[in-house]
Amino acid sequence: MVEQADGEIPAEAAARRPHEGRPTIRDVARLARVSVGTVSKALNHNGSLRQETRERVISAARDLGFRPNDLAQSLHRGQTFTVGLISTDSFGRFTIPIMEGLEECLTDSRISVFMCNATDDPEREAQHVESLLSKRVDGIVVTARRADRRSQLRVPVPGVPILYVFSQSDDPDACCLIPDDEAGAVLAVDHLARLGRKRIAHVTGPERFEAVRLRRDGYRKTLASHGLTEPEGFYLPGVWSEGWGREAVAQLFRGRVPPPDAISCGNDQIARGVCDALRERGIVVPDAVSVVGFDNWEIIAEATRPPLTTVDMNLVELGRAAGSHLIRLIAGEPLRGLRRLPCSLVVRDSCGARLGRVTA
Amino acid sequence: MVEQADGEIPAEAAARRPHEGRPTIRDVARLARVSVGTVSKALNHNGSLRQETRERVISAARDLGFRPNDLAQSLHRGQTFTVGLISTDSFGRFTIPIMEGLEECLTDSRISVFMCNATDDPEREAQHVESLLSKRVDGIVVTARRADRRSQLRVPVPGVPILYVFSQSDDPDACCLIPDDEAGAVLAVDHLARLGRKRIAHVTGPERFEAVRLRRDGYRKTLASHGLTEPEGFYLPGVWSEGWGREAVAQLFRGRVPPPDAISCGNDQIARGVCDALRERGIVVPDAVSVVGFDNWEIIAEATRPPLTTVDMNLVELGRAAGSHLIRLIAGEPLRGLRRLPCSLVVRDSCGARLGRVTA
DNA sequence: GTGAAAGCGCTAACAA
DNA sequence: TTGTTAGCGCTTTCAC
Repeated sequence: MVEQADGEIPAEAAARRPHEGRPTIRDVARLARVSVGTVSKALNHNGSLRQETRERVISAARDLGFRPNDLAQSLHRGQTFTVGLISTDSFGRFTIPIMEGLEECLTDSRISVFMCNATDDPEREAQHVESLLSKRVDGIVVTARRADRRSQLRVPVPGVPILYVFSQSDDPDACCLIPDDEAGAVLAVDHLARLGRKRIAHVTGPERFEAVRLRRDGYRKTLASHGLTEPEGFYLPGVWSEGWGREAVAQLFRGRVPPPDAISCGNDQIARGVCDALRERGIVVPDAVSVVGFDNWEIIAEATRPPLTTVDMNLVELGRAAGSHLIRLIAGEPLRGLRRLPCSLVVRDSCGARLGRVTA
Repeated sequence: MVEQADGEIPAEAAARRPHEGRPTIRDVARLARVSVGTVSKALNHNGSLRQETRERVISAARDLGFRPNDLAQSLHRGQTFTVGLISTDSFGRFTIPIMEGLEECLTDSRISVFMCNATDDPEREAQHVESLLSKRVDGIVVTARRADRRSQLRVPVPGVPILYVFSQSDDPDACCLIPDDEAGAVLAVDHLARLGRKRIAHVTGPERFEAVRLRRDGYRKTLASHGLTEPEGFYLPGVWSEGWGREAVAQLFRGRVPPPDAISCGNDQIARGVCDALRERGIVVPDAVSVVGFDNWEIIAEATRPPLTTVDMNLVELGRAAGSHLIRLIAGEPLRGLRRLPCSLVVRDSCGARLGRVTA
């Protein structure tokens, strides 16, 4: 259903060079009747110049629509003000907000981002690294799937700053930024405990995820810190799905032991399944059972009945932090090691209290 | 919860120039005992050279870990093999798969992508365009929110190829790529009609979206082509939410007229709400009522009970098409006008038939 | 305060 | 077949 045909394709469709003939610093110099050195000074606000000369140059540059050629500048300076973003995972739901924060932060520092996707293809990753090195990027950010500690990015040029976000390298000296999963779980369970809940269950994802193990630790430590015990069978690792949430409710309410009065879930999908299953059993959320999710994935959290109180990993903020870390790395600061950034609790209606947003 | 402190920050954290001192073509020439011109020839496989010389150069380059400096190459050639991707909307659920396809296609052609996000901020957009022009990109891709025809991207340099994806410019000559919404709706409704459904309703989003109007047209035309009528009150524009889907079911089953035996929904969220509401009324999907969604947003479509049969806009493919269109534009082909790409129907369980994937 | 010129790393035209 | 050299557009000494 093409609404307009293309024009005829000329036999000799010459590759365009859209920037050919664009005004250079020489053109500006000529028009302003000064030397190129003077133009450079005037435009970069360094060196001393007569006010009149400076203005003449500036207006000449404006008249010509002059834009300095970053390629030439970078070639000279040895710095490009560009960085690469390599995503080992494809651009997923977690990477997006991170990219957004990262891009925002870097743009503020006039740094451009090359976007590279290497979905689990080491060859493509290597190809991207090569390309970035040829483009002389000032640094590289790596985002990956969370599950596993990825092997170090192979960068065959020493000294190029590398930052891992939402991902860890097996090199202990690498600079890595990830959310503080344990503290996030503490936030959630603590919220439930403060609400007076005593029998708190934890329904979560597969234990091969480090995040699952850390959140479980947070769950247990918080129970302990409130003097609560973990009833037998109340810690339920499984899979990341609504179906598992519903299944877990069936298990928890089988009736052999008193059921939970609160359920902390490993993610929002599980929490949604939990809420649906509870409602279908006639158990009122949050009156009879409080439910808290993890991720604050709005499409899920807000559509759940009732809307989910859930832990937000502040991924946009994580992205911004990544940006500023990278900038410091580029500036020569020797940042290294793993760093965990705080989560927040977003309070909606699934726990029975409105407290606003809580940050660790 | 920092797991490792940073090293001390040296008072003079010198900005790194990680590429300083990297081998240049001169170094290769020196090592291979030839001239730079010869090295260039050898490495770029043009001109004629003695086999032995060529090999000597190549191995010298490898020994030194030589990577040609793209900045210098581009400066010379007037082409950078980079393009900009400007997202007017932030990186959303629709833009992601598009970016993925685009990046994939361009990477295959050794083109790098600058990622720019200008969430509805014209000033930031202008700033990004300036930056891209300074970087001498070979072309620019614009993705935007769907709702409205966006105003033309202001690019103050003539001749830079611009392509709009999942977005339209108000310039009728601009090259735009978007999904064929009408044909997508036809696919959905036709599927229902072929299943023998006679009373087909359409529950959809706000009419200010062109997509809503186009899908409505597809719905109506398909009814007509099957000799079906549109019962009074069976076309229900509203909002893009599960809540609206549930509400619409309440309206459709108020009992004044015979209810629908099929519901075509404007997106998957609505469809999910519809399915939930039907189930809660004891109406079995798909036995009593068939439901079809739109978007194939897997997190919704697969979690719905039953999993949704839904229209897929093939956004990754759209992204790839964008890449190849941009390449042709850069090559000088005068592509212009709006072009709509086909949708597919992904068959799951919500209609009562398994046919596999259907493409328009 | 301003101009001249070297050089960033590479390509391509021309010479040898 | 190989070497020499003039740029690409800019910054930055160093003279004047």
